[in-house]
Amino acid sequence: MPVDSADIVDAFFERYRPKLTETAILLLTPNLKVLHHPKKHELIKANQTSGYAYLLVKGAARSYYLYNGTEINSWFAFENEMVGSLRNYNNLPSRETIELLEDSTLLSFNVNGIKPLMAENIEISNFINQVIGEYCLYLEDKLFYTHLRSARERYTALLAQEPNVFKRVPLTYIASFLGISRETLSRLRAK
Amino acid sequence: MPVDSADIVDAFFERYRPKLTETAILLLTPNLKVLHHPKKHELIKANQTSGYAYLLVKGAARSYYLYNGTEINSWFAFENEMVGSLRNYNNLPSRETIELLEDSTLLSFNVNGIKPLMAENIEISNFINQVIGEYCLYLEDKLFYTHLRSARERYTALLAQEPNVFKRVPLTYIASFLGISRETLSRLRAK
DNA sequence: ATGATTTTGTGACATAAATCAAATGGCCAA
DNA sequence: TTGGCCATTTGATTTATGTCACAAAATCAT
Repeated sequence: MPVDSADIVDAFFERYRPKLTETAILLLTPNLKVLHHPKKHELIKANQTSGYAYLLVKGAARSYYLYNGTEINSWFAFENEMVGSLRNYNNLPSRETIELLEDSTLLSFNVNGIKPLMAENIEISNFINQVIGEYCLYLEDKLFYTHLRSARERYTALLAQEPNVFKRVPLTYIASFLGISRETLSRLRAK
Repeated sequence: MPVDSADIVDAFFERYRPKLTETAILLLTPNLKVLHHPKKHELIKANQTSGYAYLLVKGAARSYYLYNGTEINSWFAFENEMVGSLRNYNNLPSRETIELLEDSTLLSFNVNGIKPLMAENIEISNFINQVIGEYCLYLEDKLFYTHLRSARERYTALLAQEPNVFKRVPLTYIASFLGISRETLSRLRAK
């Protein structure tokens, strides 16, 4: 294990304001665990209710669901991103499967252990709500930049804003994420 | 004023758990105001940062933005729905204009007054986070039921899930909400 | 390495939906 | 009531993107 578990926790929490104090860290720690999983491992499965969320420390993941027998990818995530199912968090079954695209290091959050802490520790509450709030803004952006835009516009926007995706994710997955066929993506790339 | 301000507040807060206690209500009250505005009034304007969110007590509203000179409608809201700009809440300018579709009665929330209360009163914090959390689930649903679906599928889904929209919103607005042209919507309706 | 499987690219064709162009219908104001 | 302005419908045509079929390239397992 090249990276110390505590370092991983610290690095992530730095991003969140107000910074979590020792008290909050102490409460959270028993609910955190550093994990390693190989490519293709499924963190969360469609139609199930998982009690965990994850921070991607190293690696990549995708979220997909089946529609008319084909996989539709809804997002991709990389280092320092939180992955999980918002529906799971709200005690609903996930619609999507979250699968690792590379061998990955993860920090797992035991949601069932952490949720009760929100009532007694305002920092933890703020932390979780900030994660959800950021996700909410991301969803708004995604709708805004997708709605009524052509295949080419969506493609060039993704290329500009998230070039990593094209380096680390198979084109087949990117196509359904963009809402286009594999062939169309291939032609757009050919320019 | 046919409806008492306190009744309006109570009725809305009932929806949220844990129910707000007297303490929370007392803190919130100075930041609430019942308003009446005519059709076409703009609650929030594009590219500005408003300090208010609203509960639609009676009436209807739409949110739209300009794209290539034409209005794109992003949502419609009716009785008992919260309207506002998530971007405003995060101190970013709104991308959208929120306009009343009918003469309406509103309960306004002074966000700048309420936000500081979140630190001192956990109920208020939970209340706001629940509103955001529900909006987040709504956005996920909207993406899920829109992505890679045909014009007809999106149309029939809206008709099934929100028939009110077709009774109270002009078809021109509904078309851009569905991501299709007015002509196509007309043809879909003609069956 | 070698062949096998999967991923990506290319061409021909089909089709959903946009666009352009009127025509019709509703609604509001004077 | 009348005219005028939107909103909606209908028709003809165009266009972007999907589908099907296969070829080429890359990746994987043995």
